[in-house]
Amino acid sequence: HTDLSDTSRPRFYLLTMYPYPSGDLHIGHWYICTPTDAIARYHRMNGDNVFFPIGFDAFGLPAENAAIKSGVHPAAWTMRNVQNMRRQFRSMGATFDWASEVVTCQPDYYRWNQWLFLRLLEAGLAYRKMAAVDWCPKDQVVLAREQVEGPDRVCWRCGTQVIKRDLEQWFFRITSYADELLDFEGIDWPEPIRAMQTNWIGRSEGAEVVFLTAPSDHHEGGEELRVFTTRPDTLFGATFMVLAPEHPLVERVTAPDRTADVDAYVYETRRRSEIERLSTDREKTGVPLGTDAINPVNGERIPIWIADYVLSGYGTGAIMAVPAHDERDYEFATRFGLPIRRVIAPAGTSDDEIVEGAFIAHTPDERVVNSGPYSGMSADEGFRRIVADLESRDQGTATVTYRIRDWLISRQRPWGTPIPVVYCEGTPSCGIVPVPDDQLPVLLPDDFQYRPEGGNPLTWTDSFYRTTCPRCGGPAHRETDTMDTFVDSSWYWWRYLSPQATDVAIDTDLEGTWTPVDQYTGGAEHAVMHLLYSRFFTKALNDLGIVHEREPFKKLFNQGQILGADGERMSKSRGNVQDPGELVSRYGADAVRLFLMFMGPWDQGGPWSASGIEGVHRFLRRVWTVVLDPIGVEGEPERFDDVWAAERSLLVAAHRTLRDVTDDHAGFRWNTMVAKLMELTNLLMRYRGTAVAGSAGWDEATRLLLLMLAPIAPHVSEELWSKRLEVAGVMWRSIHAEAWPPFDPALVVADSIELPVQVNGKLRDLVPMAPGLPPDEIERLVMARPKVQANLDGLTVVKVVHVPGRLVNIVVR
RNA sequence: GCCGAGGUGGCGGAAUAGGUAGACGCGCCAGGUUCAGGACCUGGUGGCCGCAAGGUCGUGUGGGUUCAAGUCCCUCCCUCGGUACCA
Repeated sequence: HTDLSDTSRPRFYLLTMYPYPSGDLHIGHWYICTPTDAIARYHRMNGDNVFFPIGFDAFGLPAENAAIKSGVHPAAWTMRNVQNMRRQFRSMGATFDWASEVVTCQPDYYRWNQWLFLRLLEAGLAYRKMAAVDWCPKDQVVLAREQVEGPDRVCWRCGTQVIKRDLEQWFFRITSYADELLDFEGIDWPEPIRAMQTNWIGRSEGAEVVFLTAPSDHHEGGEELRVFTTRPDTLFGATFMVLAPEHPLVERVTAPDRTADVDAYVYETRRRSEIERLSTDREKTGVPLGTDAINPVNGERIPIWIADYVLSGYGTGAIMAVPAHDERDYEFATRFGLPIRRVIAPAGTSDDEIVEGAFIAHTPDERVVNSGPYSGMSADEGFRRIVADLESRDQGTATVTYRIRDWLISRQRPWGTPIPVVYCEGTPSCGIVPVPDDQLPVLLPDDFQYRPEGGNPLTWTDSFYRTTCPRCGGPAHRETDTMDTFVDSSWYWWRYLSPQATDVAIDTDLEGTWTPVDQYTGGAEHAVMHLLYSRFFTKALNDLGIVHEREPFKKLFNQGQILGADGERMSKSRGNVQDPGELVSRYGADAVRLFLMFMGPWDQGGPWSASGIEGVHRFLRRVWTVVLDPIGVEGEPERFDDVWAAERSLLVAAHRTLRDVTDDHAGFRWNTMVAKLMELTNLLMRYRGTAVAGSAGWDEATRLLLLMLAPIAPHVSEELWSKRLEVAGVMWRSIHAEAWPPFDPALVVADSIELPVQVNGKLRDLVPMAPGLPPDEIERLVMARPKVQANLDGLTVVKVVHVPGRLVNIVVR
């Protein structure tokens, strides 16, 4: 158990993503946790006060599905799994700080979700609105945009295709932080995650341009039609406009003789909006409204169309179409015979060259053409001047648009944190009333019943649903939506610091000294969910004065994913889940740990195959042998002419290994670390049974070997360390209380080297010599070699390249 | 399409301030040990030619830079992850 108040040592907060209590640990949990445990152990050996907590992300749908199937309450199912997994976790030999555990489905945790929700609500960062939201028909739950995956737009949990529904829902205003979330200054995160978050936020710089509808027989004109464009420099190339079919202006400006067609198209769009509309390779469709718009830069009248390739949810839901310089507009114009006007010309082309396809490249030497006073400018200058002129005439503004949407947190499920508001039914009604802090937590009922037809049991569980208005005391009912479980995981690392605190969500003092988290480890699958939400929460809670920092995790490492033997993601339904239990009982926890580390780079993962585990198992047995039985009984001991030299070479090898292993810890390069320890063990094995085996050098090498193994193979190293102490007659002390040893710099420098010699870049000889000789001496030694001479025979030496300590290359002709 | 990661023996993978390609392990082959099997130990193991010494080719493709390229530059191909008509 970590003493969080200890200020005498450097603090190190090591966090690994807490698991969902699905029932059993699988090999993937080991792949995340055991190397992370090695990090913890290594830091402890280096004198750090390490805080390495664990907990359970305990709300969520699997518990409900189990409950519906078996009739067990989700809480009972979940807590039983938690118990089981706690037990299984212990078999890893991971040094988790169990005293700091949090289980998010317990009232003493979710109470603070509610408290934080109320703070966000007060700050205007939580709000309720009617919106077209993604609905999973199978799970009967609304999904955040981030939880809808792939081109088919399926539910991230169950893979069912989602549909759109208009519902009143609670949101967190993550978009307020869009710009700051793009800034990764001061945190050391992997490039792929930063790229994914950056793409997800999707910042586009451009301008909103105000078009006006043109007057005609059926329409007096003058309606404002705002469009967003990233290319205001192409404004003169706009030959038509396109509105999303859902655009509010459609009804008002459609010509009477076009109404039938337009209504039919809008209806068609609604009907198929779920599937076909998403397909990018579908042929473009659309209909004209029979009304024109006026281009603010040149007064030109251009027709207004509606088409489903324009999305209502992005920008203003309307675009100016510039077919010469936008592929989609080009495709549309070609299909419907609309004019295409070139307004950007790449260098070396004439202004009116026949356009084939859309020219969209953005190069410094392209220029604006066919654009009145702006013709001849560079595209960049045209951009700036056109926007400036629009702004001066109130016809547009420079604008930034984002792809990211506010975080939809409402879930229509009973197994989550109740959103702490009530709906007053008094007359007059107080409306939506937040539950006062002193009435928290709003407890989940422990007696809710599912119905076969589905639906949220909280809506018919009167003990929960019926309440009184905290403001007027009149009749009221509770909000029955619960929070997305990603709310729980957006602040849990702070709660670990004081999981039992009853007066605060986050202990400010401990938060100030222990966070941000020094090192976070976990999978990359949460790149635009958990990892983005957590950054948002940190910034929001910082603005609310609840925490001191603006970034939650200083360093992030994403380990790869262990796939099933079939190369697919492990899942119960595929039947490819690997249970480590059998391997652990057969080979021991340390062999499983080392095998997972030895497989390859930690950030790579890969398909599971246990076929190589014999290798690390044999390795550990050889370690056992060299430590406990250095002399052996079998065979004739090999004789050494020079025991002293052999002993020294062993010492040199041990200290070089120590240097390299220390280095590998910094980059979590477990695979090469294990390989180097195997090499050292193989060398010890070679000297086993010889006079070297009893020497002080042997003793030092085996001592270092065990210390180097301690973080990664904690059980075997402890066992052998104990026996070693016993043999030496020294009082027992755990290897895990030992300090990480320093390597001896004098021992790692080579006292002789084999210098590679190339002739014309091809390796021809290895020349033994002392290191650091002067070049002319090296050349003399090299040229004296028969092999070198043979390769120079009859040729002229043009030059000799010396790379000190690396090689010599003789260039001949 | 765009963004990101990657392509090295039969397999997992080593090696990037350019400098001995294939560390380490699996598998396989041979030998030792064993009644036998297993386990363990020793040696071998990129392709081709060769008894060997040695030679030669070789890091997805094709070019380039360099005394020297898996590593740097350009072209193309493929695999995986993310995204998806975002204006």
